[in-house]
Order: sequence, then structure tokens, then C-alpha cells
Amino acid sequence: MGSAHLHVPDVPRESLADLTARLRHGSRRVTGARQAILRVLRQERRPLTVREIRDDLTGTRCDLATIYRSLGMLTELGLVKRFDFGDGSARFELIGDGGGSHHHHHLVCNRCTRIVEIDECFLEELEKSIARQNGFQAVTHRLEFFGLCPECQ
Amino acid sequence: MGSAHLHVPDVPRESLADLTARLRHGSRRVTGARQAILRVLRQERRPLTVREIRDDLTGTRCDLATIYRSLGMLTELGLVKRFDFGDGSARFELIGDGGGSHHHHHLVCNRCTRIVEIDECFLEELEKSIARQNGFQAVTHRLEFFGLCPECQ
DNA sequence: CTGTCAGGCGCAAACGATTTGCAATAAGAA
DNA sequence: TTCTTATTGCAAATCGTTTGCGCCTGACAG
Repeated sequence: MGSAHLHVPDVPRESLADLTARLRHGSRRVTGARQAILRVLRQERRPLTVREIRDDLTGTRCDLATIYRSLGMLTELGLVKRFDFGDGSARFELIGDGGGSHHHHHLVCNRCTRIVEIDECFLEELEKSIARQNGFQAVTHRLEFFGLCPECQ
Repeated sequence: MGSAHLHVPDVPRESLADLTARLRHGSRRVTGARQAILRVLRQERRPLTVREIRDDLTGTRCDLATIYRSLGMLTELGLVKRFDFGDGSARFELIGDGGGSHHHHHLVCNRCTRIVEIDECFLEELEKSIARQNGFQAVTHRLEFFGLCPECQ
């Protein structure tokens, strides 16, 4: 199930060096654990569970607490985005440096949790009108699709 | 904060009797706990936390486990829908008998968790096209909006 | 109205994800 | 290399939710 994911890894990935540079720029230390985590996120470019990240770590072994702490920090720095598919565990995905990846959603298989990235998002207008109508500010949205993937039907 | 919610309680609510009838129809027993829970859900018509439900129970005191079990059952029967705002606790909202309430989304304040119901949903077409493009079946979606409500700005 | 009994309930323990306290360790500056 | 302090590992704590298990009680027959 691991590598045969529908997720398209065509987009050029930001280099690990660039990533750690961004880390340094946020005045955080570039530690082995963090590099290893970034490496995993960079390879499998889809939202990963903390446990999945740990199991994908090559060489470096690393405590779950460390992964949680690192992901929290990376999320604060804006290197990583957290997704929630409603199954009880958070998922984290690397977001490129501006040009790379952008706001997007996912299509998740209810049976095997295979994930497809959905790149279009037509909700900017709707978002604005909802904000206006209700007097809210800084409105964002969280949208995910669920269904049965071709292989699970 | 309790009753002054923006949620509009204008829609006529299904009577408790009708609700319990639906319970019976699902060959479930109409117990005190379940009636109390339905009563709370019927009054505050917005997604409620399990804890909120327990604290709103009038008269009947009721174990959290019972509330969880009841909500699970009510969800199976289709009387209740579960929502997930990504803050770690599930929320449950009563859904009317067909005519009443339908598929909808929410606008949640990031600071005070005030909730506004968003009734329009323009995603049917998008949903279909996404299903078609990716070979998925039975595609559904989960969409919630987040922002700062007027009073929290 | 009463007895029967499977479905429900309360309680406490179990669980899985995530967080936190603390002492040991290792980046990065000097 | 040495020093300072962010970071790590480990274990214990939290939090939401689930489950096992006797006791209790709706629903229904008699």
C-alpha cells in the first residue's frame, strides 16, 4: 500500500537544504530528528499520521513525543499543515515555500484511507460572502471529500 | 453564552413524541436517558459536545458512557448527525425527519466557538465531478468554516 | 396488575491519541 | 573545545471515547 499511492508526486519538491534553512531562519535548531521528519514528509507527499512518520523514519529512531513537538513547531513556522479527516488521528503534510503547494483538499477512501489530492478550490467567493453575511472576519474553511476508491469498490 | 446563540431556532421542531416514535420504530427502547438527551438536542439546535449535553440535562442525571452510547445509536438510526470541528471533541446535532433540517455546514468562531448554521451548499456538482474524475463512488464531503465572530473581533 | 427478560444503565477500568515534567543530551555561539 | 540552552527520550499524566460487567427497567405476555 505504501508507494502505490494515487497522490501525484510530480511537483518539484523543495530541497531538504532549503527546508532546514527555513528552520534555521525561524531560529530553531536543525536537529537530526527534525531533518529526518522533514525527509519523510518530503518523500511521501500526502498527509501522514504521526505513527506513519515514525515508521517511515530511516536510520534515526525518534520518540513519538519528539515527533509531536516537532510537528507542532513546524506547523507554527508554516512549513507543515495539519489536516483532520475525522478518524481520531491528526495528519501532517509538508507545504512548499509559497510557489510549491498551496491551499488544497483531499479525497479520502473510507475503506483503505488512500488519499487523492484535490487541487482546485472554488470556495474563495463563497467564503467571502459567508464572512460578509455573518459579520465574521478571517474566515477560512476546512473541506475534505470521502468515498470509495476504485480498488475498494 | 448558553441561550444567546446566533443559531436560528426558527424552524419548527419535530415534537419529542415524534422523536421517541422514531426511536420505537427503530426497535429501541424509549428510556428516560434517551428522552432527556433528545430533549436537550431539540432545544439547543446546534452541534453539542457530549459534555454540553450532560450539563444541559434537566432533572435526569446521566452517565457520560450512556450519552456516548445513546448518541451512537441515534446516529445509526439517522436521528442525529455527528460533526467534527477539529478541536478534539465530537459534536452532535439533531436532524429533522426529512423535511426539517438537511445537509448543511457551520461557521465556527475560533475564539468563543459560537456556531452559525450555513444552509446553502453548492458542492453537489463539484462532488460529482470529483467522484467521476477519480473513479470514486459514494462521495460525500465534510465542510466547515472558521473565523472570528463579530463579538470576538 | 404482575412477572419475565433482553436491552439499557452506572461505574470503573481500558484505550488510543496527544501532552507534559524532568533529567540527560547535543546544536550552535564564543 | 567549552559553554549555554534548546531539544530529546522516557515515563507519567490528560483527555475524549469505549468497553466489561453486574444491576436495573422498559415492553410485553399472561
